Amino acid sequence: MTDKLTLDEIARRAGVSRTTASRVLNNRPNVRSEIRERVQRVMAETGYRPHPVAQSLASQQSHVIGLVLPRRTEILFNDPYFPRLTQGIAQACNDHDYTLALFMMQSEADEQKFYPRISRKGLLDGIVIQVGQIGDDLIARLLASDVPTVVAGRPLQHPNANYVDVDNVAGACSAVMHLLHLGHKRIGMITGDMRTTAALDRYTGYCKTLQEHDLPVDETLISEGYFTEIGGYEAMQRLLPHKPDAIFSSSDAMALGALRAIYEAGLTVPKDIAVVSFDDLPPATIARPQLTTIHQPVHAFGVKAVETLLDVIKNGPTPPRRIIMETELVIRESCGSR
Amino acid sequence: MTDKLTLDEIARRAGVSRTTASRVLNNRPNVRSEIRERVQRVMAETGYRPHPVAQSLASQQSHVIGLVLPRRTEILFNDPYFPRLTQGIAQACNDHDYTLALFMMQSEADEQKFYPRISRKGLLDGIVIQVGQIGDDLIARLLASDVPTVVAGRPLQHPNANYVDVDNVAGACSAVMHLLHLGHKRIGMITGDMRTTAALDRYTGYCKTLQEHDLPVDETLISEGYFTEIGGYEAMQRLLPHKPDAIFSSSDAMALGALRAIYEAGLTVPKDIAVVSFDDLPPATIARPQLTTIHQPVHAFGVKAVETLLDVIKNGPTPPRRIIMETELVIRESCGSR
DNA sequence: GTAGTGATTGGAAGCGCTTCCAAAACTGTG
DNA sequence: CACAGTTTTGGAAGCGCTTCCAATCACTAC
Repeated sequence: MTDKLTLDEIARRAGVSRTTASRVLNNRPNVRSEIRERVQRVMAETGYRPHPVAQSLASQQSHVIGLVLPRRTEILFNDPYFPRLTQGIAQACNDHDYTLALFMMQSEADEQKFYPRISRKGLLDGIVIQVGQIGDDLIARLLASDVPTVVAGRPLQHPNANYVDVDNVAGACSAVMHLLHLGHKRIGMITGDMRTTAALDRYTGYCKTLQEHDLPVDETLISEGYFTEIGGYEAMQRLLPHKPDAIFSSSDAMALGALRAIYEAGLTVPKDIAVVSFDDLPPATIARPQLTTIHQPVHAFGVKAVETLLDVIKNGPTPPRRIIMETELVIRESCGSR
Repeated sequence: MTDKLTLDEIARRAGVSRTTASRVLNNRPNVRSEIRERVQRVMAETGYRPHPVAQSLASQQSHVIGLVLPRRTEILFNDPYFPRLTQGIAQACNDHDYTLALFMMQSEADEQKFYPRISRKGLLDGIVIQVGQIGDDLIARLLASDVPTVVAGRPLQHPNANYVDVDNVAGACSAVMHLLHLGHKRIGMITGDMRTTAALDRYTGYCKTLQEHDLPVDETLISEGYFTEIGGYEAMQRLLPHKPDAIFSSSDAMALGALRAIYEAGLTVPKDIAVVSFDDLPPATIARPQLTTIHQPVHAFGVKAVETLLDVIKNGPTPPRRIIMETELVIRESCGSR
């Protein structure tokens, strides 16, 4: 109350040196328990709270990590995926006593402006960066900086970066397999934004599975939906004339759009066209019929990204961490398999 | 490269004092332009980037503001509202050279843990806190702390806090007015979570408008939907037996659920039941029919919250800022008015 | 009783920057 | 050309904490 409440002041009131007060504050050993208690009491009584910035400067670690969403990714914040991911990351930060700083780049200017702040040890102890479009400049520069970085998603052009990803290829495979098992032959695909690795990998899984079953990859049955509802809607409209009997959609949101297009064409799901999508986010259960979809553990994914980052911070960047998380087919109604 | 790149080092290489180097770094006057250029050149050549934490400590301002989402609000992160709000806030932070720290509380423990870090000047220059449920403890404690704070939404129990809100009452009024003009008499309402002021205010606007038109407020035509799609669906199911001819839904997401329930009951919108909702977020245009809804400027709202906060930081907390933003009726298909 | 051990304590030097203040250098005036 | 007034400059004191290191202390073993 009276004086500015610094650690010095606490030390003075407890009749010890600042060093000892610091030890008590940080729960370090080598303090007589009697003294420790006395200092703790003073801290409690005065409502002392250490100055985080001073701690950061002196200890050379900020206990802050940054989540960087590059330009254009931010558009996708409409998709439930990113909010959910952010939640997972925030949760993990809380659990590990880290503060989360959010860098949502909305223009090239933003990237230029923030690069100096974040690419330097000081503000941030580490960075989780979402992969953006292939060839993204920001990610390359961040990886080259001396700040520990983990990429959320597979960075195509930086194979030895630390990254966490879901097994998109395997997920797509099991989606297509499911459709094949149900007897579908003309399986179309609505892809995500093909400038992202997630979209590419799912596409790869789709092609691979068809080929392994001696089915042709028919370009007229593939259309890009850019990961948005409206994109999925338009993609489906393009696909309909080619009479697919099943669709693999690279995201739930796009599947929602596809359903709309299908109904507007007077067809029904799953009777006329079966649909499997990817994500298993809220849209999957809101849709009628409910979507059979590839579940990806978005929340856990965010947690894992943070934990991997903390591991890198603590134990250094070598060897590169590559975490691949499993997906799982969730069967609901949109395939008519039950 | 060679030595640790501090301001001292820059000063040494440029042959000036650290004070002068600091002045150049911060674009302050009283430096001969010749010297200024020399220092700038050295900074550019060496790729010098100041240590943000050291700057914070010395200048007593961090250029970081916190966005606090209290417990339970975080659940609503599924609704497109919060991601969009976050985007607006992030944008404004970027534009004003502030870093955004995100505190998404997911448990009481989180709140306890972070309170000391954020309620103290140091880490954060200011806080934008989303109103949570009425009676929320955290918001009260934050308002009592010495950190400049702006509330997003009207904090019922803290009328003289700084806050930014949309005019929920007026918005609800114009929604109901629209339905009245179209000749509807049995106008039902799906409310949001009634422990929030947004839900209460919209409910108030609904009641007020009915009363002003000498219509009864019929409890059987009102049901709580908790701001979720599924909540809206269930609320609508409860309402259907009482034969409303129109529905005012307190959010787009709930309207989506309501539409589902209406269709499942074999009725159509707008023929059998007209629907007006609130938000004008992506679900409004995805829905079939597209939703007539009260547009609220979510993005601008986030921007305004930040700008108000910066104003408070700069000019002090008095007088209390109370910003109310306007809403607007957007007519689409779900009322059949065209 | 004394040397040796390990646990405790505090002095002091930072961490990398801002900013107050006094000194130095320059400007223009009579 | 001296003097008051204005810029420009740098020395030094912080900002509030951590941490190295040397000093002190309490014991044990001989």
